Amino acid sequence: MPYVMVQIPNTPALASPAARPVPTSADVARLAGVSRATVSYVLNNTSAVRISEPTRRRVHEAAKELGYVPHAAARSLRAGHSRLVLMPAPTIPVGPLYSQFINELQWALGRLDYTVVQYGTVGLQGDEAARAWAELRPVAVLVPGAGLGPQGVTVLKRSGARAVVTLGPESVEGAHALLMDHEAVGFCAGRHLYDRGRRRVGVLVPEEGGLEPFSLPRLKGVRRAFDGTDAAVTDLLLAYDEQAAARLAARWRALDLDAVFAYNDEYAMLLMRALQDEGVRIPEETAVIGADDLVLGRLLRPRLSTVHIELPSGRDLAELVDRAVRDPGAAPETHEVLGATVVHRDSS
Amino acid sequence: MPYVMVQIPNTPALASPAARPVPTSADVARLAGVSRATVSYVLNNTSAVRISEPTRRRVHEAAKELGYVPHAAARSLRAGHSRLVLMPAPTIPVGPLYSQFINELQWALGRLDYTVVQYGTVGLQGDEAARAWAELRPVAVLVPGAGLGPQGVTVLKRSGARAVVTLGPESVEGAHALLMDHEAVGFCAGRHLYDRGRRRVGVLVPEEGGLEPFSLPRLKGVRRAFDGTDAAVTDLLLAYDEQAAARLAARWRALDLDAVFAYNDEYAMLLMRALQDEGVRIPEETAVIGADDLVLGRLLRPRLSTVHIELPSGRDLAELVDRAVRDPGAAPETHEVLGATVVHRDSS
DNA sequence: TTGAAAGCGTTACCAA
DNA sequence: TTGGTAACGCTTTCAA
Repeated sequence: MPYVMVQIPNTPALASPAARPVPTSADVARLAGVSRATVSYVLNNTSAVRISEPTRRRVHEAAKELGYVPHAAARSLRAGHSRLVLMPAPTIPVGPLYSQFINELQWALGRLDYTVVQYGTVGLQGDEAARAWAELRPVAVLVPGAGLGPQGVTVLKRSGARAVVTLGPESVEGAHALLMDHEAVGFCAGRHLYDRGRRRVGVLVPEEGGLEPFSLPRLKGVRRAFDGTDAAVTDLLLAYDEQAAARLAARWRALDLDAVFAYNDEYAMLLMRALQDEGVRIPEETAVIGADDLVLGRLLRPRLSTVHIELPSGRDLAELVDRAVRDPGAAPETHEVLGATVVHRDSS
Repeated sequence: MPYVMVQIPNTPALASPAARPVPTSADVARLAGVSRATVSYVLNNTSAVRISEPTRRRVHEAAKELGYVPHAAARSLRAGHSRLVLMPAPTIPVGPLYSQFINELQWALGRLDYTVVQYGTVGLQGDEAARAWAELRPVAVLVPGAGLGPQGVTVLKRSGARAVVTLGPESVEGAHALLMDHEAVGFCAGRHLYDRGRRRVGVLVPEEGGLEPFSLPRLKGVRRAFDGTDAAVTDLLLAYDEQAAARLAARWRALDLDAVFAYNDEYAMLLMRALQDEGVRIPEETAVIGADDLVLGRLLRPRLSTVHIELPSGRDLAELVDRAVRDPGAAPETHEVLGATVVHRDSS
């Protein structure tokens, strides 16, 4: 049932301010009886120039009375640069881990006096997106995922970005890179299963679009963990949906697997429930391990083994950005920042 | 263990472009051998003026060769307005429901040729935040939650915002409002529990900060559902944490409750597990109902009853914004947009 | 201590 | 069909 907006009767339009023009610093100057330069000095309290206290007060009062707010575009146009840090807004629902990382990052960059903005990049592809971002002339651009190519980096730098940082699987020519190697997650899990004697391993791969940047490396990591052993790895497509899980569980015994890496804890929970409903004993018949170390994993029975993922601290990234902005000539840094460790509980 | 960035040796700095200045339309004009006006005409393909095909080509080639990207600030300064829609970035991890809503909204606004930007409002409070947003001179501002007061609306409108829309519990003078009344969620749940004969009802309230805008109305809604009845409502603070849940469960029988509304499905799962570990039978001894209708609720045993929440469609909101931008004089619209319906499963 | 003026990158009007 | 020019709002240098 599509939801329909229901309008609620409202108080009639209160005196619409008849499109009063937006106050400028010139208006403030006029009202305060000073020049625009003085206004600028006062409002930015420029230390190089001393303005008398009464004048300062008059300016502040005028500004407040008019509701004056400086115009960021004009300011940065004049200054020739801005303190805007741009990152594309995530297009997929993002877990608590990443949310917290973004938050920390925004906070840390805010402390360094940058303004962080997440750009709603909708249908834009690769370089087209880079061009759209470049129009805002951000001083730095942070790009999660693999969407940005060397071309995009060039566009951004040409248009004045002093730092371009990718957060993803591989580094891009000319950009700083925070390597978040999700292969390590799969590898970890695979190694763990191998160590516990499992040899016929399934890997869940979400059917949901947009998750490939995570799911495929994780799968590859598991494969790598079993390379050159006598074990077999099978990938299993699964939609995040009860029935799909039930169908998979129904043919589980035919698959003859003794372990499964479930992409993440949520898919693990989905699968575990379906398997248990099917009477598959966990971990005896099939070991299950998830990833992301969500609280929910601890609540399952058996308690879910998982791969704990450690993202870099937002503060560290903020500092990297600041360093890069201050010295744009420096060689791009590449950091390996994804920590993956197995948390062994009862499901494996 | 704080995570430490490990630097990986990198290829030496490739010829740093020695801070080549950012190309402007004047550079393009020079290279193409035309005037800046012509460049503008060509690149915006202004229909009012006909430019010869060879000239167009020369301009396009010059632009591409220089990697020219127009300067949004200069453009909007000149134009006197922008198509920027600003919303504060969420500061708490946000569920799949809201993520999808935001995404849809961005997509729909993108189709209407707006640029959506989520502003990383960190430590800024109320009107201070509004002023920071106003500096960007957005054409519209969308504010979830209750952070914006009438003052803030005034600031934004004074600085040229043609539409201010709040998405929250109550409407604000001068702004359009999408009322998302979380009381309805609690009310629904309470009514359901009452109908099923429960009279001693607990309401979980998350201890985690930042959730109050949701948790308190939900609590209030439950209270309202039981107003004037013989039932009693008890609020229970709970941190999202296994031990906290265990402690609460340990004193559960002493609390003598026959039902609980668990704020949302995640807290419900947390509590349910703790209660079950304590031997409390669900739903016989205590009925449990969550909210948000997450997939995970269907996976619990007993299956979790929940309140399904329906947010407005992103398209509808995008259209509201567009309407408001086109006719800023119109009376603010108020829409009741949160649909709440009980999904009765086995836990209640 | 304050004011006048230039200039940032664009676009739109008016002339050529 | 094309080019000169002014103006958007702000900061900053220079001069008074």
